[in-house]
Amino acid sequence: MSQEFTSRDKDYSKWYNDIVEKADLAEHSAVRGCMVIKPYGYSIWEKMQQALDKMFKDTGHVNAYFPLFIPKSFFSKEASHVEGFAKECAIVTHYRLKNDENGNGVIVDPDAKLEEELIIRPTSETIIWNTYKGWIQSYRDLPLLINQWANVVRWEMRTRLFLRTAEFLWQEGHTAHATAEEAIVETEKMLNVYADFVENWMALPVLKGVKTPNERFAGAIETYCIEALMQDGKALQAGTSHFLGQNFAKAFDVKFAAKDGKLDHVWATSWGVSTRLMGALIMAHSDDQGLVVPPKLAPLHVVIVPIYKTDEQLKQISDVAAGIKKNLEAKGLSVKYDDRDHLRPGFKFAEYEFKGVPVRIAIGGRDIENGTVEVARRDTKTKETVKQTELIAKVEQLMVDIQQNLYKQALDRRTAGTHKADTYDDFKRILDNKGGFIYAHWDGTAETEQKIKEETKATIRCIPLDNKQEEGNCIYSGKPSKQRVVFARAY
RNA sequence: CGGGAUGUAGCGUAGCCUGGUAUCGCGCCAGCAUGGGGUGCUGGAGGUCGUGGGUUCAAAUCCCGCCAUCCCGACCA
Repeated sequence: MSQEFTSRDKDYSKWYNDIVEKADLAEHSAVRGCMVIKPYGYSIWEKMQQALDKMFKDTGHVNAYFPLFIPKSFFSKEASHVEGFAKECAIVTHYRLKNDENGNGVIVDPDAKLEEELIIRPTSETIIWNTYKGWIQSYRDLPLLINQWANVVRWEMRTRLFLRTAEFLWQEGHTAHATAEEAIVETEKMLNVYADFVENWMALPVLKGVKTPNERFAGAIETYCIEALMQDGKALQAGTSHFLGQNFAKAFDVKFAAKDGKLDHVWATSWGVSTRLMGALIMAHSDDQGLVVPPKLAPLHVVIVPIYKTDEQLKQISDVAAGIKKNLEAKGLSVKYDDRDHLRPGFKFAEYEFKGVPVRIAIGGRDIENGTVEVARRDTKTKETVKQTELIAKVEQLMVDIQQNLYKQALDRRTAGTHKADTYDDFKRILDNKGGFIYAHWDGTAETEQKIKEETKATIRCIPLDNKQEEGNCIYSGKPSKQRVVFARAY
């Protein structure tokens, strides 16, 4: 396992892949475009799920589960929705295999063709709204606030572990409301939940905004998003929340009787985050020594490594370590004592560094004599000697400090990576130099947005929610503009 | 889905041009020493050469199909 990471400067893509692989997060599977999430990676995802799930419950949502398969006909009910997903659907056409008579192994039984093909969900709006039709009759049935944790499939041409895979894990919230205002409040509320999660748990600052019509979810009236900046200057959409208006209610004929007896279609939202957040987490904090995980999402908070020469010394150290482990665990921290005898301490140090464990405690013969331990933190890679009596409080404080420091570092990086451009030349120069978020005036037309995308590969990431109004001229067309929007090259 | 590259032990590779069943390193197993930043020595196990077909006395090597991965484009959470 003696291995070096490719540095970020040398090859950012390779650095990312190295971390995913060497930190044991995931690997490619035998199936094209699909990954195996390994236990260490999955335990980070589980932490994310737990935190998000609690936030959903705290805001009044409940979990349910809808089928993986969606009848093909459901898709054609909402025109723009079909159009958005048609090109990337996996389709089930048969339900049986049989042995080939010519001895070519198993083949699809041509007699077992489905009357109506089933689409493997790329998202669940259609099956859910078909179901909601039976659940909603009266304003008393509203709001309906449901979330599901599920896998979805989008047949991607080019995939990258966590960032874009053919199958991925996510949650999708689907809510129904009596009024447009209430649905918009819900859409914004869930956007704030996502922003809160990404900033406070993942320690990653995000921009909240709305998408341009071009970038909007297929079937939505308005798409809200959170956008984060990665270390290579590319943006990553970390979550979206959609105001769907009455589009799906109309498509699936979901009406409710108001107090006054009038029938109206209900108002909808949907919102989701996916295992893509793992990609964001990796690229947000990790360095050339490997993964860095914020304490709030770390599967393992502290590792204790003994340094010893004799069995007797090991026993003394193990006794001390057991006490420390017990006391740290009593504080809710997850702790591992690594007394594997065939590996040297230095090897273990490196191993836990590339897995991103926030704090390492080393205990040696000298420490036993002095009543101390050596404490090293992953984020700054600094070490200090701490008295055993002060250790528990010290480690608890470190968890807070590391979480904050990671956020601050990410925020500083984003600040340094955020620019303004007033001319198209400037705009292109910034993109080619360092990338990042670029605030620039835009004339509001899809044509300009498209041209800029074709010429520079930069897209409008969002129009920030609390955007400053400011007179200016579009960097591309020169036409008047009332505000700057955020451009970037994106994942 | 187009262009390019690659596929040999768990991983990384040599061999391929000029056919004769395979090289080296890491890892793994055993033992001894070592132990405050990726340990050393000794011995050992492990391979349908991605896959299917063809040429040949003989194929990792030559030819064709397929699959997968990586890079570059079009598409996208």
